[in-house]
Order: sequence, then structure tokens, then C-alpha cells
Amino acid sequence: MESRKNGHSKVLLGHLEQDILEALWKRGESSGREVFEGVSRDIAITTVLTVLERLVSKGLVEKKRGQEVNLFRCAYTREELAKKLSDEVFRSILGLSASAASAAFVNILADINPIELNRLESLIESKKKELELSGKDA
Amino acid sequence: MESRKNGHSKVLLGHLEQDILEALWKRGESSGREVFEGVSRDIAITTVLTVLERLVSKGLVEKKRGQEVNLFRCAYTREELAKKLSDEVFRSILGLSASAASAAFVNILADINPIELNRLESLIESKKKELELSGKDA
DNA sequence: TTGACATTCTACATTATGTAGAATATTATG
DNA sequence: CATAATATTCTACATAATGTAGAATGTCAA
Repeated sequence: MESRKNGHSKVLLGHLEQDILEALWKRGESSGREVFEGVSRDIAITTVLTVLERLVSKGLVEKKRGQEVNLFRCAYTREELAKKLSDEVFRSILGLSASAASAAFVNILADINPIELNRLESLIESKKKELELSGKDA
Repeated sequence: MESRKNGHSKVLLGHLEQDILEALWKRGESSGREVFEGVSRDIAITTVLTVLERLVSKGLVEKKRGQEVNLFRCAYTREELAKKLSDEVFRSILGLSASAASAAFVNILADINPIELNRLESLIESKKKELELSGKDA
């Protein structure tokens, strides 16, 4: 439903950027050509190389010289990247309305991965204990 | 720390857009000039008018003819907007790593508004019950 | 050495956002 | 009513992010 601006709908990273990271996570360290094949899109290989290069600039991908070709690999695991990207976005939305954001978060999590609801609950418990400790002398 | 691209650091809406929405939420229905004053920035009033107009295009602000001037107001409450904006972003990050995203969410919520942790917990409980019901015949 | 492939450079298109002057419309008032 | 003061709309530019890829150049193996 969400009225996407136009063609795009990127959120945190561009679509191609995401696909490239996905390919790298799946295949592990790979050459440019392998990444190109991994994303399997009808685009020129130079396009992939260019974006790969940009990801390197952003520090999201690491490049090193292999024997015959350059090799690329993600600088972060999915988890690490999720954490990195979360910060700004969560802060922004939670700042708008913590309650609404929380509700939305739970709804979406339930939709995507309901099992995680339990883990989320545990996380909250832990965090609460943590806060009690740090705040007990107030 | 987050290496901001350049000058910008927008997430979901531009800075000026956010400021304008804030001004509208604070003041309620307002004229263009009032919004301009509300955002109190050293920019031309037409800049505010332009962005206001764009927000109208995006459906985030409503415009109507007042007696002597046009009046603008937010089409959504903070809560509604937070919900609207959450969807895509949360889905994207949760899709990357539900566990990492959950952890980040809890950390940031605890930082911004710890009291909400309790509410979040309740939300999870409710959601879990809800899921049990819908899934009990599986 | 030379052809195939890899890498880098350069460049363009599109979209989003911030910015605002010019042009036009409207209103209040002398 | 004429007109100055405002308000509104139009048009336009700048910058950044992203996708896109051809041209130029580099490298390696047969």
C-alpha cells in the first residue's frame, strides 16, 4: 500500500547495494564477477563493480587483492549491519512516538518472525534489570 | 559516531520537513507564515512554503483555504506518522536480522524512554495471545 | 605478444531535498 | 477604487545518493 515515491523504495541502502551485500553474505569472499553473477540482474558487470566500490568507500565491504583478481567481502555480518543501521532509524522513529513505534515493531516482528517475540521479551527483562542496577542509588 | 554521508543525515523525512511537521503539531492548523515563524530558521519563507506544498503532495499535510490565507495542518498525528513510517523501515531491518534489530530496538528504547519498556512488554504479551488464538487450529 | 578478462575512470540519469527569486494573485486600506 | 503589502504559485538551481554503464587502462596467461 505504502505510496512509494516513484520507482524506488529504498530505506537504508539502495536495492542494488542490498542485493550485493546479500550475495556476499551468501557466497562469502568473492570476486567482482562472482558478485555480479550472484546478484543475477540484467545489468552490466561494471555497474556491480561500481556499487561494490561505493560500498567499500562506505566501509560496508572490504576489498583485497587476490591472486588474480580482487576479492570482496562484507565488513559486517547481517547482525552487525542491522545493529549499525538500526540506531539512527530507531532513534528517529522512537523519538516521534515511542508507543506507536513499539506497537508497530511488535506487529511487524510478529508478522516476520513470531518466535522472536519471546526473545524480545527476554531482552526487555534483561534490560530492565540492567536499568534497576544502574539506577538503584538514585 | 555514525559516519554521516555529508551534511545531511535524514532518515525518513528531510530535516526541514520534520521541523515543519513539528511546528504544525505544536501550533495546530497554521498559515504558511506561522509555520515559517514556527520553524525559526534563517531561510526564506518561500522555502517553507515550497516544502509545505511538497508535504501536501505526499499526503502528510492538508491545506485548506482560510478566510484570508491558506491554512495547513498535519494529516497525521505523531503516532499515526510513526506507524506509517515504521512499517517499511522496521520490515527492512527486521528482515536483515530480527534478533539484532530487536536488541537494538530495546537498547534505544531504554535509552530514550525506559518506561516504555513495560508497555512494550505488554504489547508482546497481547500479541502472543493474539497469535495463539489465530493459530490454535493449526 | 596479444587477446581475454579485470579494474578503474568518467559520466549520465533520476529522485529527494533544500533553497529561493520571479511572477502572479489577493487583500486591506488610504 | 487604486495600490501598497502580503500571500501564493512557478520556476529553477544546487547537492547528494543511487543506479547505470561505456571508455580507458591494466594484467595475465597462453
